[in-house]
Amino acid sequence: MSDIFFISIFDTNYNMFSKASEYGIRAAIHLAHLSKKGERCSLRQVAKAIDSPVAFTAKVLQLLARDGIIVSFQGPTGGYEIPKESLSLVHLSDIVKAIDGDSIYNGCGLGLESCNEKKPCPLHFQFKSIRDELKEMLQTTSVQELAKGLEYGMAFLKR
Amino acid sequence: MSDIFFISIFDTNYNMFSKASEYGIRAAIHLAHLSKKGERCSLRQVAKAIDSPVAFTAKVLQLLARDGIIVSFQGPTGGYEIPKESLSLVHLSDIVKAIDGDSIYNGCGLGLESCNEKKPCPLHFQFKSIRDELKEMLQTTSVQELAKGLEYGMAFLKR
DNA sequence: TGTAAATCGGATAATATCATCCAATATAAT
DNA sequence: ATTATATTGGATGATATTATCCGATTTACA
Repeated sequence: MSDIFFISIFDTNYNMFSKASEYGIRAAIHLAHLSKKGERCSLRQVAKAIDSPVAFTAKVLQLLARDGIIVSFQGPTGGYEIPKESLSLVHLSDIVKAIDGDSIYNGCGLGLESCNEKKPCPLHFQFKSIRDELKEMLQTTSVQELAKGLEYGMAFLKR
Repeated sequence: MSDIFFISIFDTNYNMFSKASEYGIRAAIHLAHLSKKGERCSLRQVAKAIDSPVAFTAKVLQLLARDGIIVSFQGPTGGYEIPKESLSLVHLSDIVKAIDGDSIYNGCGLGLESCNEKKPCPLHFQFKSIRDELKEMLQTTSVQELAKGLEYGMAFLKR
């Protein structure tokens, strides 16, 4: 019998990142894309560009602004930018950390609090390998680099 | 200023797996450990062994039983087992799939529905690399193998 | 100086996930 | 047959995450 007949109460969506982080990353890539051209972008424009809920995106952008990852301006002509000189310095790890904290660096795959190298859960080393690679990817991938994918229409940010 | 002064509304816990999957994996490892010795284990014993909420664990074990990953017995002397002959066949991917579905194989890292090889999001290929490794790890790691870690007290399942 | 356009920030609502409760069902043992 | 012990499954509650609303604040510009 096909799986679709089992409609489970647990049929969740698997997410590597939280929605907040997803929006944060997409927004930052869009801002990087525009900031390279010296353009500023308002909240509404960001939300439209990445197809995200406006008010929720505002919260996410606030967090990024507080952490100095992006810069916000109030008043008319206001909006968000990433300063050109910091464009190459903003990595995905900065964004995820600003939004979801750094539990990504600590957590046990099986949710065990006291799991560590000396007292590992059964999945510890297999999991560590994956997480280290994820961490490495986040720390070495800049939003500037990802924004390049937008330039020639090779990548997109909307559903 | 230190990060801890920013108490964000988004301060989430990063989880590679859902709680349901965490409990499912831990339970399956424990059952594998006992089943190897020919022992059956009741819901309460499982929950105690892996330090999980009893009723919630019941739901998770039901899902695993429905999918044929574990076998349940009702009545006195009832409980759960993994048949010895299937012990080496149960992989983490089976458990995660039974509980969280197979979105782990499809989802885009940035949450974009129409993201694929031909129309990739900016993070597509970096993300694919990580996910493929996670997938590979889940598909090749058996609960039997993980249960071995318990035998000499080298690993544990409680917090 | 007034006004309009923008972000900020607190409160609240909606949804998903995690967790519990309890009656129904199955079954081993007396 | 009866009883006690176990899983099953439906309903409900609690918490976390996602999303919205709206007044306050900032600021460019007429």
